[in-house]
Amino acid sequence: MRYQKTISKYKNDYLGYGIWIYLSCNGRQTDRHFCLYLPPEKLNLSMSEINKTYNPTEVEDKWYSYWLDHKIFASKPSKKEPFTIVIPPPNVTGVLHMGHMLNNTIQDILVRRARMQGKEACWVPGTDHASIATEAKVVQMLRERGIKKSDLSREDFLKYAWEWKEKYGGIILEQLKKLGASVDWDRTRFTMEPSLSDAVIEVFVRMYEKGYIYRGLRMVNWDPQGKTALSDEEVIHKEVNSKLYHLRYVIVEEGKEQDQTISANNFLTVATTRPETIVGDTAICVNPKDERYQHLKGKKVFVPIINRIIPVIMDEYVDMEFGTGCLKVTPAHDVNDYQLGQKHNLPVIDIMNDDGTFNEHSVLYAGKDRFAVRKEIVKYLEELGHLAKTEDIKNNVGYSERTDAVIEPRLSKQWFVDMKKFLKHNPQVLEDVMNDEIQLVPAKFKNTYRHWLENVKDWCISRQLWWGQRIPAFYLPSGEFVVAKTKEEAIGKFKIQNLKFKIEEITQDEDVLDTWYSSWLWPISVFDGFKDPNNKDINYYYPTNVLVTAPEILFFWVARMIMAGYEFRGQRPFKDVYLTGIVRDKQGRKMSKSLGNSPDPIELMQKYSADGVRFGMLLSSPAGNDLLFDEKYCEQGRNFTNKVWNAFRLVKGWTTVDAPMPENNKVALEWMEAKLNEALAEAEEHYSKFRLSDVLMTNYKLVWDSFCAWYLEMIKPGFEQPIDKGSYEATILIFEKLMKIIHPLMPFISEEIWQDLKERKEGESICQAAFPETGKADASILAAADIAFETVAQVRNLRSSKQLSPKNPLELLIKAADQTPYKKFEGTICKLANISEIKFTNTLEGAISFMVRTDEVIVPLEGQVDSEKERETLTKELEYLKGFLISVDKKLSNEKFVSSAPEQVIANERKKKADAESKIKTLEESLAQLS
RNA sequence: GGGAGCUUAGCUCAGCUGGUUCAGAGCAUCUGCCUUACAAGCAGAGGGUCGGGGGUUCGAACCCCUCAGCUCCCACCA
Repeated sequence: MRYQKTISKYKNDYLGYGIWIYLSCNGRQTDRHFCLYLPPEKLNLSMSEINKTYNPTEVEDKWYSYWLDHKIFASKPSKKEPFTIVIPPPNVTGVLHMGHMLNNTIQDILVRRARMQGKEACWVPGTDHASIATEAKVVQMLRERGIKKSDLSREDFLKYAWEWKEKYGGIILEQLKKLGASVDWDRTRFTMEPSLSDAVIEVFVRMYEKGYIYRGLRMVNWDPQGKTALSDEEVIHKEVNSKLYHLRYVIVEEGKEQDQTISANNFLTVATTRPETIVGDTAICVNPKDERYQHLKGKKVFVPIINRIIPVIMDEYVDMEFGTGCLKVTPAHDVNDYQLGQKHNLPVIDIMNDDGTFNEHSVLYAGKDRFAVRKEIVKYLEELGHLAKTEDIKNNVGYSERTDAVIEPRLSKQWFVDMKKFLKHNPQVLEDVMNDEIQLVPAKFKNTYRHWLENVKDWCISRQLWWGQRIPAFYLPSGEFVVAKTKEEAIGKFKIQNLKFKIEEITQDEDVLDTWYSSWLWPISVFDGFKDPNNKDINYYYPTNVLVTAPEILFFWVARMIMAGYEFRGQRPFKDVYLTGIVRDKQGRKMSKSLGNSPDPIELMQKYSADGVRFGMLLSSPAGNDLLFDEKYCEQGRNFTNKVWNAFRLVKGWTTVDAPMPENNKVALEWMEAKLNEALAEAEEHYSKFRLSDVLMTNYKLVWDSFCAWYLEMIKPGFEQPIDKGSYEATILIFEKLMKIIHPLMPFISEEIWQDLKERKEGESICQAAFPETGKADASILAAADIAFETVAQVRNLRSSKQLSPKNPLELLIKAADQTPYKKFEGTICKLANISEIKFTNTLEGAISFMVRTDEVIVPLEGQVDSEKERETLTKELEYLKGFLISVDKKLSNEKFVSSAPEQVIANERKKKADAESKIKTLEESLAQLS
């Protein structure tokens, strides 16, 4: 057990000044143990007493309120270049899950970076009214209160729904604050707020007038639980184990229309997965080419149990290979059967109610649920001898995306968008994605997008719900209807048509519109582009820059926003679409409530800090792939914040002195600048390709390796020694730059440190500081440093393998073709490898040596050399090099290689050869020395 | 049934137009260290026939063929 006490300076608006004392055990912080409040004048802690570990909780709350107080995220049209993102509006019913975390972290990074790059960054937040999901929640709430939806009027229900929304809706927006989301809260929108609803209604009317919308009786996907129609996209097909029932239908013999007893040969067998629908059968269909069933032509059969007589029809649609080759036709309950029915003029018998129970058409089974009926009917059929056999098969069953109920194909009157017509008038919807006018990232989704558009079916937009925008269609008792924004307008339209009616007889359509019918307008409607199509905001912010969303809603939402963009603004809605991966657990399973494998993001942030979790999300998120999330990544993020924090402690703890900058520090600084520029350029490249995990890694290494491990070690003064002012100030500047670089990724700690690096004015924030410009990285100093660092590493390695204490200084003898790198970094090498002196030589003496590239470095160590062992290692390396040389020689003596390979490659091979030869020579000399 | 993609170190992944910034990164592992910024750390080290097989080429992780395994999207076969 290892206990540790740490102290942190503390200041906030409620408690004033004070210190916290923390206790930790084995490196893990236990509870905040004790706190003490002191007036400012008594608070005289030096920086060395700054908390040893970074304490994110208070820091994060403090800065988020600071940002809000100073309206840092607010945006107005300006002279700057706009950078706009509209948030994919989460459901009002939603709570933050890992998918949101990923999504919003990415958006925040892009927005924060743009803001620092001097753009007018605007990130618009909001929520979606989520018709089905919300209505389900409200119904459930009512049920808990003992109220049935069916007992309420539409108005009363909506009252409850709004009440629910005000009370519980939008929790998710509050949660986004914890993450640090830099959204402009003043612009928060809701898809069902009045002005957005108006836009929806207006768009509906406009589209109806253009002929893009029609009303019709169609086979739709019916959700018996939500009791509403759904669009094709809301149906999820899953492969399930089912049973294929072989049912016998008795053939009607002439003159024996009453006799339906089964005998040896008087029946045909139909294979079906849905035996319960036999009540709705209106024909049996076989393939006209089917040899087996030629005798059935013109015959009729009895439907088992109910004994209704139905015809046998012939149609090539039937697959002779499947089942028995006989198909039962139930036009009211199957899409294909419906089409067959139309073709052959079959009656349509609807046997089900809207909740999936059977209706009076099915006599015995009326009022019972479809799955219960299936069980019962199979049993009964078996008893009657109609069940020939049962097979196990796998088939696809459609489920409701929202309620997970099995979808029932159902014939009903609904409203549709004529997609073919719409797209014909908006060819850019496809074209501009294919030619990257709108860029999908990753590009593999272009194909998927094209395929969807080319095969798209009409979009069913009416829902049998109350929560949503009510369809603006008005009916007369006679069935005549008009589409109009208001009842008054409707009356006018009826009048124009010279229809006779009483005003009180006019009724409005009971249905509401699909939620996506409002979200597809989002990038336009959040800027009031419908209410006021020429307003400053829409003209300035639209088209937006990036859309960050999950690939799951590519069709639901992204494609339709593109459609709306071109139709209603004549312009794409966004430039880039970054489709994130799906967050999975480390076993690769999708995170879900039912599996319980999804961590609570809020708890995660409490444990690892928001910055840490953001780091973790990105780290496990390779560009364009799903991410296998593991808390360990957040831990790594937390460790990183701690590293940064401690670098800050070090630097802030230095005292300065007026003295010239040591040569060593000058070189360190020069190198650090180069390294920084190199990393900036690299990160910029990654940013441009939305490879944020690579951005993160580049910056992580820049801070941890380059800055902390090398630079700070290079310039660090001895214990309690002051540092020269020049070095100190330069280091503060670099630190500041680093904080800016990591700020989009880790906004809180970067702000906390940035604020303390220098005096800042009230209201100033790193959020608005200028992002560092990428300068030129001096390649020569980077190369020289690599050699120097390699030397340092080799010496350390030597110490480690020879068990030499790092505290005893060593001497180095270097035989190098080019001495500049060693000379330039002499101070660094001496300091970091604890070298007393570096001498350059041409002769080889001394026993222990190693190679840095082609240079030989000798460490004179009398009396400590095991020459036997030395010989062994040298011989081993020599052997390897000789083998290597042979292979290179072979290549170079291959005429075909020399004649066909590009010059550059051959030159490289030649260099390899020369290097190997020189190394071999050195090694051989060393070996000779040993003996 | 159609389409897209994946398989590289123990894990998660990079690897551009075939050629030394081509076998890499981070984490994990192992060995030393409680060295006055940081044990949530420091220093060092060891890990790979690039899924299998075949081909093209002077040269293949990369191109072609083939086999195997995995993932996703789309689709009305009862």
